[in-house]
Amino acid sequence: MSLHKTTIKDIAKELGISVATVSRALTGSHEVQEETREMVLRKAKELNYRPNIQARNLLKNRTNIIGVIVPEFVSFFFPEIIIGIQEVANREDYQVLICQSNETSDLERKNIEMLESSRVEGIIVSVTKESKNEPVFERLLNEQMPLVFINRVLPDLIADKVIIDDRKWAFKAVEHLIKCGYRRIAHLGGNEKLAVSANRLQGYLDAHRHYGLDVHPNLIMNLGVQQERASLGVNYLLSLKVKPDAVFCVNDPVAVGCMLELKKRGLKVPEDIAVVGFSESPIGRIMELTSVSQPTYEMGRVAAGKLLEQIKGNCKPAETVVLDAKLNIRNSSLPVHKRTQK
Amino acid sequence: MSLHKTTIKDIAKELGISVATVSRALTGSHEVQEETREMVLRKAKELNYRPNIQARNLLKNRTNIIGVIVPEFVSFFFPEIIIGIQEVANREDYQVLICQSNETSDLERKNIEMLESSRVEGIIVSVTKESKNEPVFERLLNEQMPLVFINRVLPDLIADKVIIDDRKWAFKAVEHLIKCGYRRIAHLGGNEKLAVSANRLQGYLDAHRHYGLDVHPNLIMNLGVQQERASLGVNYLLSLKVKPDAVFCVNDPVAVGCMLELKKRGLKVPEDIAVVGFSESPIGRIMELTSVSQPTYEMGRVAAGKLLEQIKGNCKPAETVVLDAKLNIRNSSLPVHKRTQK
DNA sequence: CTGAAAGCGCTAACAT
DNA sequence: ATGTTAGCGCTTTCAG
Repeated sequence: MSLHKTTIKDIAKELGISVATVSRALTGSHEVQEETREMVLRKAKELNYRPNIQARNLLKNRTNIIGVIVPEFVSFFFPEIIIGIQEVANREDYQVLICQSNETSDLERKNIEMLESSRVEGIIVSVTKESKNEPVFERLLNEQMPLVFINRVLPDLIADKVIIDDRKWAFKAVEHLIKCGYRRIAHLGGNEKLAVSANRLQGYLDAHRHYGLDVHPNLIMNLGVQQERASLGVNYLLSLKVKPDAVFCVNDPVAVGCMLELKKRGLKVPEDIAVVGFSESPIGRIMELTSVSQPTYEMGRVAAGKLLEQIKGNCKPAETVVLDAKLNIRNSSLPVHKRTQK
Repeated sequence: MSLHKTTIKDIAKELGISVATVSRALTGSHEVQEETREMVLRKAKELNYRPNIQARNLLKNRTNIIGVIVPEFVSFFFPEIIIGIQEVANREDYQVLICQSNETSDLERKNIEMLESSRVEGIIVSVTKESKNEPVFERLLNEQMPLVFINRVLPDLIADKVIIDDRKWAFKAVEHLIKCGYRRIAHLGGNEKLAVSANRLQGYLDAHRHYGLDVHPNLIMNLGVQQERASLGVNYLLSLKVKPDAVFCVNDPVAVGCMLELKKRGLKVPEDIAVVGFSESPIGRIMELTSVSQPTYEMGRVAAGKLLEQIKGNCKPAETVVLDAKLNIRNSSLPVHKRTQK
């Protein structure tokens, strides 16, 4: 497989000049004669020369690669974030090495080590639901590895973070349900260790407190962030003496699972029970699920921007960027008067 | 940002031995004393040494990176393929550089050049709907760049390909509709230049021919592969004097768009009109859309396997691997007797 | 304006 | 078993 790739040496030899001159011509240095440059460029094209970036990087001690670790990328959410990251990174000639941790801290740690060995210049990460690698990230920070957390962050670490205010938007979502007239609002929460889950639960509690509603602990369940987990929760909630009239879910997949299970049980959304999700998904939109939409692309762009700043050595103190979100009200949650009309 | 990273030189100096010995100890060579090795390993850990893969690669003229170019990765389909690829690649210590061409041949070409500059050892690609880069891929093949096409291929190129038999499975999908009693079956096709689209159209025609049904050219539209394009087609089809009683769509997004538009127009699926998709999607499953499922993960794994073979220099002649698929019948297409019961 | 030479971090002959 | 040296492809002094 070792068809020889053209190097500057080849060009130099063919042209009878030195490699230094070839290098200068190729990199657009001004200290080279116009004729020479054209000659070199022509020959380079003729031999289909491609610079060996590895060699250049070895010399400059850089790689022009940043790493990204996300829990998964089969759902729309992280892919959109990644696209935002790539947009900014590519514009600055950086490549993006994408890893998925598959929601396990173990694989996450291995990904980190792999990225370190690959000498990436920085890492953007959305931590796993297990969130067990705090010491590893602490080490990275100590070693001055440029690092930005996105969406799923570790609250105790002092580092750049790009998030939305989950607590506030969960509050708004639940507030919306309360204003629609729902009074027994259940919560299908995510993983307790995950900051986003904890914050959304806090927002749920805030709204209850703010509007003087009792919190019923048996209406709160932390089952995880996957669609399949929802049916368990629904089954339990429907087995209660006093059933909830609404469910606020930690994210759209769980909300979708919730709606499907309710439908299977013959219950109507929102007449019998309202459902609200979080983070928006195409499926949710199609199912007319009320949800909070996050600016995914923008989050990616901002995170990449901050990372590149760090890489360039603009050593600002760690900062948390809180982006705006939006509550999109759809048919899965309607005020009483509209519900009956439906 | 230039906190000094430990090199073998540092270790050698600290220990008062030569870099060669350090290298040998680190790479697990047998020609080094056990004591020395332990000493080196201890010191390496102490200094938190990470091998500089770039340097090693420069020497060995490899990168341990393969490139992947897909049209997009916001839908489930390509991400699943990529996961399959990563599984195999990572197992063999290869990293995967993921690019998206955004369905434009121009960006696709730039991605290719970038991957070449990054000295990837091989490329797996699913071409854009424009499919204009045949000459570029031809060059890559001439230059012996290991290359595997997946899902979307260029029929005229002699190269490794991993696909399903789109024509056959489109036939099966349409056959299913015919056996259900549908007689005026429309086709919302994709891009004519795309082999998968052309093949699915052929399968559609095959089925008509095989079952002696007339083909009505005005029931066939090539609108593209995106969900949004479907409403155009539906509008047109419903404007016909004799309306179709079923629609076979080039893929699930279009089929989903089709179902949504039909619903908006107050038409029932499958009673008024049946819909069948292709390639399966989570949304399609939730909407109970009949569809052909492709073995995405497996396609990725097989493609990666073939690429690594090429990289290792096992120069077999180019081969097209045709994987099996499956027609999943759901409620969007039902035989006459079941439809009325519903 | 151009060439010679050093060196990025590492490995692999070739010596010892 | 260990050290010395050359060199992967490139950029960048330093000389001319």
